[in-house]
Amino acid sequence: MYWSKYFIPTLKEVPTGTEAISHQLSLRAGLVHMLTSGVYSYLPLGYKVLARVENIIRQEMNAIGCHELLMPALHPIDIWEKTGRDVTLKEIMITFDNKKGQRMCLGPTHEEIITDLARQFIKSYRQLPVTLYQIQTKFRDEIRTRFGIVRACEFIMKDAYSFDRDWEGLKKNYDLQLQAYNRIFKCCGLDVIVVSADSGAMGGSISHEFLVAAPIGEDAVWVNKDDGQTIKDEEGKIPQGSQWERKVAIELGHVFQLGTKYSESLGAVYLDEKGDQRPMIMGCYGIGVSRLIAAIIEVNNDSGGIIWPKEIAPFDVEILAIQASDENTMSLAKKYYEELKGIGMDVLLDDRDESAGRKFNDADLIGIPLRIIIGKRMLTNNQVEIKIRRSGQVIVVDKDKVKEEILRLCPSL
RNA sequence: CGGGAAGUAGCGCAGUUGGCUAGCGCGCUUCGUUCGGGACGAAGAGGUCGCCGGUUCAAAUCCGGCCUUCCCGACCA
Repeated sequence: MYWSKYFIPTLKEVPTGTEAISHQLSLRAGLVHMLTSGVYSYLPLGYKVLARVENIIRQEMNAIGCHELLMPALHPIDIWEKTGRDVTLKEIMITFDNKKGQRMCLGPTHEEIITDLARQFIKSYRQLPVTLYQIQTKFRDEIRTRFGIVRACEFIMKDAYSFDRDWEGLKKNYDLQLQAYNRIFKCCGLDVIVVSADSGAMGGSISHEFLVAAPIGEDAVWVNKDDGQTIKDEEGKIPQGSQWERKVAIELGHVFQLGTKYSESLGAVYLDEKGDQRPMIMGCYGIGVSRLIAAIIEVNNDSGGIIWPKEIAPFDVEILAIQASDENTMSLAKKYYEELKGIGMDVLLDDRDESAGRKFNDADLIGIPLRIIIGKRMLTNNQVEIKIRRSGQVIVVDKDKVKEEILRLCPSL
């Protein structure tokens, strides 16, 4: 992609009324734009990041045998009445009447909808177990939004739902999800803290939260420095001993063993070998995908801007042509661009006719892991520079050795 | 939903004891000079001063109501 033909509206100054680093940087780097409180557009660069995060999640979900589907955001309220959650989730549910006078809501989550699907299509133990998931937009009328996309009214979530014939099956699926979650967050460059938690409005018995330590977090967890044991920080549960450290953290994922709460109230039953009718044993597994992006930025930045982990970065390499008007510079830049694209890399070429300082600062801000800098000064010695965004390390290379050097550096990022 | 702060050009801000045609920086347009860390000169475009009402000869400025946004608490991915 040529920067001059792309759409990256970077901001030089910190937008008014922003506190969190991730909020400031996501706006300044041209990733997102606020329409109203808690409602954001994903601009091309942010949308690319979103797609990459989604694909990591997809790969891991598919790898453990889950099947992707897409459920509607628009729900008739009567399905919610069957579980009573039209009342318990009333505060956050966006409801309205359609023109037929039917009471509707925008889905804040999807247990009811998926359970209704299972009820209609899963009739036999032979069809179990099965896990379905989607990456989809949720609507929650948050009274208090926070820090841009950290807590929004419209946000993107991955939600998976497992159906088993018994609790043993559920525990297996639950463990698979726990393992997949650990891989997903690791791939996103995050050190997550896993802690067992209350299941709240979701219902069920066992549940675990996945959190990442960050000062803007809305949760807190006690971590035992000796054995890694964790305890959710809630009133009355203060562990004794100096080995316990309290960490403020952002909740990124939450998994639940639901049991039969939804299958019973919605009649999702199957027939076992004996012909007996039994409720399906369910689990649900959520990741706040848009929040995950904010968390990644929150823990991967410096004074210059974002430092993307390579798996998440909107581009693999940025080529910074200092003098876009100089023919030697640009022909070399285009050569690298084609070469790197040829080996499957996603490349951004800053070919704008802007001052060097501005291009350097924009490059730091949007945080592409590797940068090739082509300028007249180095070119007189037939050299160009490669800069690693995270470490700031600059490597001077012969202009004919750029591809090799990029390939050498990639695995170490 | 309680407590606090703020709304003036796309962005960041000044102006507010009521008084000329509402200003500055950045960005944007045109021309020229520049070109290794947000360059320089010249000429331009861009505004319901959040909204409604009140006071006044006169309101961005004073008064009342409302709206919006942000931050802190209770709740969530």
